Amino acid sequence: MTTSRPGTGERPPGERGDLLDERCPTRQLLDRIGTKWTSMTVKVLAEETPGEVRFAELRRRIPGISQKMLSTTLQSLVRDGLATRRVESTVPPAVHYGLTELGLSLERPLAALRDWAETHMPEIDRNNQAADGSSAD
Amino acid sequence: MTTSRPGTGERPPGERGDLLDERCPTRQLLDRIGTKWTSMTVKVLAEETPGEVRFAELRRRIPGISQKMLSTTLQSLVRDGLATRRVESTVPPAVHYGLTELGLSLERPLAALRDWAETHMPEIDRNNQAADGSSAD
DNA sequence: CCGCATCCAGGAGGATACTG
DNA sequence: CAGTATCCTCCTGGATGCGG
Repeated sequence: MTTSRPGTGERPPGERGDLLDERCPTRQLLDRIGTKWTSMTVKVLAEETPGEVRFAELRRRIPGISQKMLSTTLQSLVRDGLATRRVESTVPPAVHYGLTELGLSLERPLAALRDWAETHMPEIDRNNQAADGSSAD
Repeated sequence: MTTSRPGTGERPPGERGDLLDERCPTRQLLDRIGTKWTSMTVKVLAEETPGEVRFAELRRRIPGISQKMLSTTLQSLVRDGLATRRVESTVPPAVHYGLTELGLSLERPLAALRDWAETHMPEIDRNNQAADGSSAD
């Protein structure tokens, strides 16, 4: 595979007769940021913007990510034009990643979502526990 | 299965040695709104708020969704406290769904994301096509 | 009308090992 | 150090059919 990205279905144009909004931009965006590591990667890159972060440094700052997923995620971001990739062709190669303007602009609504999450997820957790307890007990 | 929700992994506590922050609120939120139908369902419900929408009506307004997924998605929303469920115990039962305050509050950052998507997804699409064309040709 | 149960395919993503 | 390839597992979610 040469052009596959993690969360994207590569939908061929005109396969359906009606437009189902699977093409709707929001769905496409969620297919991207909904993948497990994308939003966190964007966040870490955003923290260093306008600076850059090396591959290994990213790995360190995203606990639990594998090289494969970090690599795949970064490829998606670069391909989407959300991140930049700069290779230093030294003997042990050093690759630096950064956010583009586009990527940085995505960080804003993403931060709003994060903010909502931090404010309200505890309540959602409590709601779930309440739902658990009321049928069981 | 009794308590499964679409996008949630229901991670048993202590199955891993050291949990990474899969527990971080943003991840949990994205696990929810990242599921295929959640955001659209919230959107449709939000459009009718403070009114309610019946099950069949929701199905009609979310093209392509199956009853199973609509049912599952709604259960998640209700369980999370984002939506309400009201049953009219008539002979053919009628079930009405609505958004809670919490659900409505989520709609705002979600709308911001939608706005970003509609503005910038075309650019992302172009970036992808450019990436396709440059290695081929 | 509403929803659940079952079956099933496809894809995300983790572990590991190997290249430049 | 940075990345690729392979294998494998689990989960999402689509199709269908039954039950209240």
